[in-house]
Amino acid sequence: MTELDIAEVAQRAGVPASTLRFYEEKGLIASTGRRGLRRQYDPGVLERLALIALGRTAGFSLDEIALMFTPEGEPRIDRRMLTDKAEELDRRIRELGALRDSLRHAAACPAPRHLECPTFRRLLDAAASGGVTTPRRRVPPR
Amino acid sequence: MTELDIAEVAQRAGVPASTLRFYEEKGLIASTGRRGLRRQYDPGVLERLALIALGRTAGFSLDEIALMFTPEGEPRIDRRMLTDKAEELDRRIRELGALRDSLRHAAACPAPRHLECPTFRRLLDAAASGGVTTPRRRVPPR
DNA sequence: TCTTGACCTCAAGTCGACTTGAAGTAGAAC
DNA sequence: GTTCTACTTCAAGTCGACTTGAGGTCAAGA
Repeated sequence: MTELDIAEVAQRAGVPASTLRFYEEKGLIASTGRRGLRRQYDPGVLERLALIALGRTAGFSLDEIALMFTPEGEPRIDRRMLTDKAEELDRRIRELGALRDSLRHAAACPAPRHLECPTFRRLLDAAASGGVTTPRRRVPPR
Repeated sequence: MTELDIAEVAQRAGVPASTLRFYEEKGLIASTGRRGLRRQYDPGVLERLALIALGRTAGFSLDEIALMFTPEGEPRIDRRMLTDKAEELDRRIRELGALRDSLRHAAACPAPRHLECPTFRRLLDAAASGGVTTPRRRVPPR
């Protein structure tokens, strides 16, 4: 018996069972059957969940992730999509880096009030003019 | 007459008027008065809005940002909070960097299927084991 | 056989940051 | 004086990813 019970999948994947049901409803994963009421899963679901988790941290939505699987369940990852996302990450990384540097500067800045610190003001102007972007979408806390 | 009409503030700050009202309701900004029904603002509100935008891109919630102003409206930025956030950004940057590299690798990877690519598998394992973190909170699209 | 407890379904709720819609109002142009 | 229109208020809706709650079911252990 190589099938996994939902509780075991939940435990091994580190997500609540409710999330597994939710993913199934969304078509992201599938159970192989039931034992009584309980969903049973093929161990391969763990890999799939890992793929989903990966996609999420890369900033893909669940709907986008759903498109990364063929109807047969094989991952179908568009290389173009990956490079696009890599570039997006690059931009975000540069932004965050600049922001981090400025935060550190502001923290160490000797100016009595932040508004008098030129570095801080530059940051502010950048933020005001949209030079710093807000991310598209975020994941709620676990 | 140095006061700005809400429409002008909205235009100059690049946010809809509804956002200004919302921020006012949250106590993040204040109007100096009304002309008829219309809110009038001190030009200083633009700086304040920039500060808010900055805080948002750094990942602070509106509630956290509200705490960054004294009841008198002066920015009161805790230097400790800034360094903490800088460190948080640092961690996130490192994660995203690793993710970006892996995405690029996967995109260029000659393995016929991603699941057969060792780099991709390593990424997957990291994601599965929670080695890659999901951000706390995200900002919806504009 | 009976009880237990972990699962089940389905609808509704949550969270953050806003947006949208209906119904009203006032300054300004005509 | 009338109309236009951009504002006003307040409640409700939206979006994504789940979680929660009520009421039900069933395999396994005592």
